[in-house]
Formats: sequence, structure tokens, C-alpha cells
Amino acid sequence: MRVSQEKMTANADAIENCIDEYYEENGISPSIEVIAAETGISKSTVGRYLQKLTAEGRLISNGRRGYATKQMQQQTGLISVPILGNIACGAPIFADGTVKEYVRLPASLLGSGSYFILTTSGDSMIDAGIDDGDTVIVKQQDYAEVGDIVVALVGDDATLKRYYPEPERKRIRLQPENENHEPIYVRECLIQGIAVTVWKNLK
Amino acid sequence: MRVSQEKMTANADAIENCIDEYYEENGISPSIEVIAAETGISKSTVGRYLQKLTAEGRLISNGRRGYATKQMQQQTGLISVPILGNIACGAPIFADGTVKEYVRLPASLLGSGSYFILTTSGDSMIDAGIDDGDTVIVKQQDYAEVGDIVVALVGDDATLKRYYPEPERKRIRLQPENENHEPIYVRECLIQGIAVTVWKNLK
DNA sequence: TAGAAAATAGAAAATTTGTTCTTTTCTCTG
DNA sequence: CAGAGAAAAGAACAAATTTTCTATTTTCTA
Repeated sequence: MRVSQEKMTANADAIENCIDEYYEENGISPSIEVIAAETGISKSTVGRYLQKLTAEGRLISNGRRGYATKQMQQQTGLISVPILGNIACGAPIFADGTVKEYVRLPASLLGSGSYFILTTSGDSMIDAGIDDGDTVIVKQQDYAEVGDIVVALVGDDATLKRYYPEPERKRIRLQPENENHEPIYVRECLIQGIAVTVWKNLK
Repeated sequence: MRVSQEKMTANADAIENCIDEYYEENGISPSIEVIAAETGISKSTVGRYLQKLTAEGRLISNGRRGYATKQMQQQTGLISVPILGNIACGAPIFADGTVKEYVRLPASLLGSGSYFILTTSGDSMIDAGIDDGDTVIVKQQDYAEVGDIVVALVGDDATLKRYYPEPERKRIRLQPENENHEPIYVRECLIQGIAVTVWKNLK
């Protein structure tokens, strides 16, 4: 292989990496000037490479919003999911302004709707595969089907249980999935959402 | 409350929403012109609102890269994780160019390192909480500790098992977590990574 | 080694984009 | 109903950023 060829791809890779890294850090595409400064390549050469890479389909031009790598652009169709506190805590879950962190997850993994994330504490749902410290993705809705795992507000406490309405006895059974725990019976409870995914840390 | 006040916050909300939606779709911030066209508010008024919202801390200005909402900006510190195929398939896992989809996950949830995502099939790890169809996040590394759940390449097949080296017998035991399955014994195996997180669909 | 081709660098041009300024419209109060 | 104040609209402005052009350097081949 010729040296020029090697240098060409080396420059192209350096530029592509630079875009990714800058984006990783700043959340926006770097300007050509920044890329030039970062890689040590001249502005015009960087520009030429960007056009070439775009023509090859490796990059996408967003006009004056800069160039994006494919994996950057691929983050369209993402849903913002707020990471809320612990499910055991008694405080109301949807206190606005307290949300500090978001995850953006692909809509294809979740489906449509509004979601939030909780971390669990306690062992009451251990037989459903939800252990202490696991992360639960909850679909926000105010109803549930029989047997769904719901986030329910009982008094001031939020709890994670299976939902079994018993209309004939005018009560709702909130069933833990742990033989050592007794079910909770309530007249009414506010359903905040249903658990759709558990995130278990193995290691 | 006065009408003007209501309209003010209404406009502000409309602008903020517009930014989010546009970003959701295009991966970049909309220009003031686009926001104006989309919301029906004039360019200069949109600009004034953007400055006001930035002063209030609700938006972040990225100069000519546009304005970002906080939850957009908050996606720095994310790791790109490729979604690879099914763990049961025999094909080599790291065939380049075949990766079509990426998820960007917060580094705080994963820690440093390189990761990839697999979906499982089969029931061999059912007792470890990994069921058929679950999604596994794998940390890419070529070694493992005793008892780790590894993605191992045995011959041409990738498999997910617990890792128990038995040096005194000069073999490695790959242990399923299902009493109906027998362990696999191999001389050597190529470790591709260790499972760190399982993503279980409850609903 | 010399010449041709390719790649690069530096500067100028063109375009997009946010900002500012002035005029107009709307709203509330006396 | 009239006037003051705020909010919005439209046009002009200024700055940033990509694109283009030309000269220079580097690299490969005969």
C-alpha cells in the first residue's frame, strides 16, 4: 500500500474520531476550525475530508450545525426517560424539578408512551426476578391490568407490587412476589405506572 | 393571572417543546427560523425568548450550534453500545459493518470500558435470571473471573455460561444455570466478554 | 533525479444563523 | 376612551461557519 493512501485513511479516521469525541464531551458537532486545531490538519483539508466522507456515506452533513457521524445521527427516535429516586422512599415520586438525570433510550426497545426509571430496594419482588438494587423502567399510566407489576402510591409510600383488584370484596390486593411477605390490601391506590423492564446488575 | 403572563409562558413552553421535538427527530437543534415557522411566532420574538430562557437556566446556548434543552445537553458522558445479534447464532460476533444500531447509555450506569448488547435465546441460564429473549449487556474483555457469566466462543458458536476454570484437570467448565442442562467442558475457549446487566421485559 | 499528480495549507467568498433595532400591535389602567 | 407600557413583528446587522479558490508542499513514478 502506498503511504499516501495510508495517510489518507489515517486523517479520515482521526477526523471521524475527533467528531465523536467532541460530541461525546460537548453534545454538539465540532466546527471545522476545532477539528483542525485538534487534529493538526489545516481547515481546508479538514473540510475536503468532511465532504469526501459525506459523499461516501460515512458522515452526515447538517449544514451549519456541523457534521455528524452515523452513530450520532442514529440517536433520533430516542425517548427521554428521567431517572427518579428509590421506589422505597415515601416522598411523592413526581416532584418536578427534582429530576437531574435523563437517559435517552431507543423507542424501538420501549414502544410509545412515557417512561421513568426507579431503583428498587427491598426483597418483596424477588420471585419476579426483581432484586434489591435493580433498576426498573416504568411506563407511566394510571391504570393496570390484572397481574401487572405496578408502581402504586399507598398513602404517601410508593411501592412495587403485582396488581390484583378484588372488586367483589371492594379492595385491591397488592401482591409481593416473595413467600415471606404478606399481600397488602387497600381500598384505593394511585397507580403511577407499570413496570415493563428490569435492569439487573450481574457483576 | 393576566392574559399576557399566560401567553408568555405558553410561548416559552411551545418554543421549548419545539426544540425537543425537532431534536428528537433530527438530532440537532432547530434554528430560530425553524422554531419561528413551526410555532408561528416571529423570529425576533423567538430569539428574545431563547435569551430569556437561557438567562433563567432553562436552556443552554451553544452559539451557532443552536440552543439545547437541559435534557439534551445532559447526554454528554454517554457510551455508544452496539446492538449485536442473537447469542445463539453461530456466526462470529464481531463482524464489522454489520452493526446497524447503537444505543447510547450513560457511563454512570455502566462504568468505563467497551460494551455490546446481545439478545438471548434458549433457557440455559434461566436460574441466573436470564430468560429466553432477554437482552444482555456485555462488557468486552478477553478474560473472566471464576463464576462470571461469560460470552464464550466454543468453536464457531457463541454461548452464554458461567465460567469455571478447572486447571487441575486442564479444562474449563462452562456451567449453565439450569438443572436440566449439563455443563460443557472445553480445553480452551475464547472469552468475548462478561455479562454485566440483564434487561428483562416484564410486560 | 526530474516531472507529474496528489495532498495540503492559507486566504477569500458565500451562506447560514443568532442578534439588535425600530416600528407596530396589543393590553391594561386611569 | 385615551394613553402608557409591554409584547411581538419585520427588517437590518454582525458574527460564525462552511465552502471555494489558488499557491505550496509532498509523494510517487519514469
